[in-house]
Amino acid sequence: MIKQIDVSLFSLRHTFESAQPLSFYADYNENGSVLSYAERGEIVKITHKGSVEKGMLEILSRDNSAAHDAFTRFRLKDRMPTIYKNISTDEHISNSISLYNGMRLTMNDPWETVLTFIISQFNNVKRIRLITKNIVNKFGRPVFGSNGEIIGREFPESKALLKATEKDFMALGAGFRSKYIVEAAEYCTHNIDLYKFSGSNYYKLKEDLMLIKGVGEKVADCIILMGYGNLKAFPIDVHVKRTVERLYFKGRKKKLREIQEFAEERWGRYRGYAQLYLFHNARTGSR
DNA sequence: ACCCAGGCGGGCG
DNA sequence: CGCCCGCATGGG
Repeated sequence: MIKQIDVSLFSLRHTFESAQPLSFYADYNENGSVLSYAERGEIVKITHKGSVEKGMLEILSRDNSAAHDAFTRFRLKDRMPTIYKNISTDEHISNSISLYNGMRLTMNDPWETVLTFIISQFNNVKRIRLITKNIVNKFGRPVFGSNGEIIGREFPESKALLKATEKDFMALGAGFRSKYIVEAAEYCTHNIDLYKFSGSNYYKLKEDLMLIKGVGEKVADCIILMGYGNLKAFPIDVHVKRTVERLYFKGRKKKLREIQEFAEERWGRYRGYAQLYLFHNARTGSR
């Protein structure tokens, strides 16, 4: 069935290309208007029609839960005019917004976010995608087409990785992160329930997440932002750190703590969105 | 060949 | 604590 949702200030392409977890296992077509991913035993196909300012999302799937999921996943409830207004404190941000107008944060599965961002450390986006794809292909539940052929695989739950060893993940290209993956799968299956955590208590959640081996401050912030949807998280990676130091501190080195405080004061409760636009602009804009 | 990539854990002072 | 170092791997 096809479900339609009106969207404004939404860009499927920029959202996909912003390299959030969603993008690690989804595929999209050349002009960026069609996206598909495996979910709930089927392939969901999303088509974006119309303009960024005023358009429509068509969700093709077997039942209408996919439309509901897409609404959550693409954060369609977000009031972008308000958010843009709040984070447009200077021309650097507003330039990035006009370049990538309609780019949304995405709301992803917590475990998927834990795993992909463990893989992300000291790594580049291309290889993160490759490693993640290898893991999905090896451990993800297959989705079958009408002729019984495999047409995609879902992101594997932590339990599905328990049979694998560090060596297995090395073979999939995960490198030194392999031992973290093994331990995280174990820990998230047996010791904690990521789906019971509340995204609203930032400090408590961060503390809990950082007990996972391989999850430090930055990765925890990514999980809180893109896995739990708390816009107060402001992940500071090399790009964001350099950008903030260059733009707002005359190139002087600042401690992470200082940058956190700066972000909170400058962009307030929407600082997660500010981070997205800073990061994406720094990563793709000037290179 | 050399440098870097959405950092982190462990060890040391 | 705060700082520093090594770390798998592949692409530019």
